[in-house]
Amino acid sequence: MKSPTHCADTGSDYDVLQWDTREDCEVRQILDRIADKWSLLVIALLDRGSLRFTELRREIDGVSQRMLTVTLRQLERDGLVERTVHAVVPPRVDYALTPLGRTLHETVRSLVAWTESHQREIAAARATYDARTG
Amino acid sequence: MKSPTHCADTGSDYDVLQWDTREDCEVRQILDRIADKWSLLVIALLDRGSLRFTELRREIDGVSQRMLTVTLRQLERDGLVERTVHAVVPPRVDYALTPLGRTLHETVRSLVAWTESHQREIAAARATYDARTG
DNA sequence: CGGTATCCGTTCTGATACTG
DNA sequence: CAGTATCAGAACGGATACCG
Repeated sequence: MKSPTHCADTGSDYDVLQWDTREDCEVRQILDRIADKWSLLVIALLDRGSLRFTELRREIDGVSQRMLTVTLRQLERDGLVERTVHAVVPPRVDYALTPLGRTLHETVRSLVAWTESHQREIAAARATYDARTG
Repeated sequence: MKSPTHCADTGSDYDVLQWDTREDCEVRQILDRIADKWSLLVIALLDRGSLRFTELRREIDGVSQRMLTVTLRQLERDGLVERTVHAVVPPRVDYALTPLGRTLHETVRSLVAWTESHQREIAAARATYDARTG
């Protein structure tokens, strides 16, 4: 049996604590998707309401058309984002969080909030480290 | 002025809500580091206590020596992980979360918890998507 | 044991061009 | 507007060899 699972049955002590670090574990794969550079930002932005492709692109500085498309497709595939195509000219496509996606938002929000509130400490730590190591 | 900042002063409506999507933003850089594939797992494991290099490597299935070293160095640089070298033969190096690292753990934990509790829904969404798109 | 240094394939990503 | 297709360069990541 090689298919990805939650694999909470490896016998390791740590699995008791619900963590799973196994490579073929589905949780780890999903984690990688969500904790993605662009995914995080897209989820963050969409929580305030649906946005069009171009609006997302404008808000997320530095994202290429290609990567935004790829990211949105992945999030759509995972059931986190809903894509709505309006049959008008010019085309209009709206992206919004699904109910499942909204349940994720709070967690994502807290991760970003942590980063915002601790960025000074991290910057200081980096400066110290860099000075120490040359 | 091109140095990374929190950049909460761009004038965009979204900045009012504290989100920052600008490429040169320090928050985004830190976010990328933390939301890293291996970093997440290391932080998770270390919350239960300090571990040696080899112990971490054994716990995290699939991580190469190189990537574990790189990850640990980054976390150390960011002040999230503390590295303790014991002057013994054979060498012994312990890794532990710093107080700052521990403040992050709860957030990381909730992210993994979300993934664990919603993996079935995501798997189902993927199956639906894949079936629909062929 | 706990690394560092190097090589090298793969994957990611952005730029560009084109389309309904 | 909202993509798709293609391509080349950069970054990532693993395998291997070697060291204090």
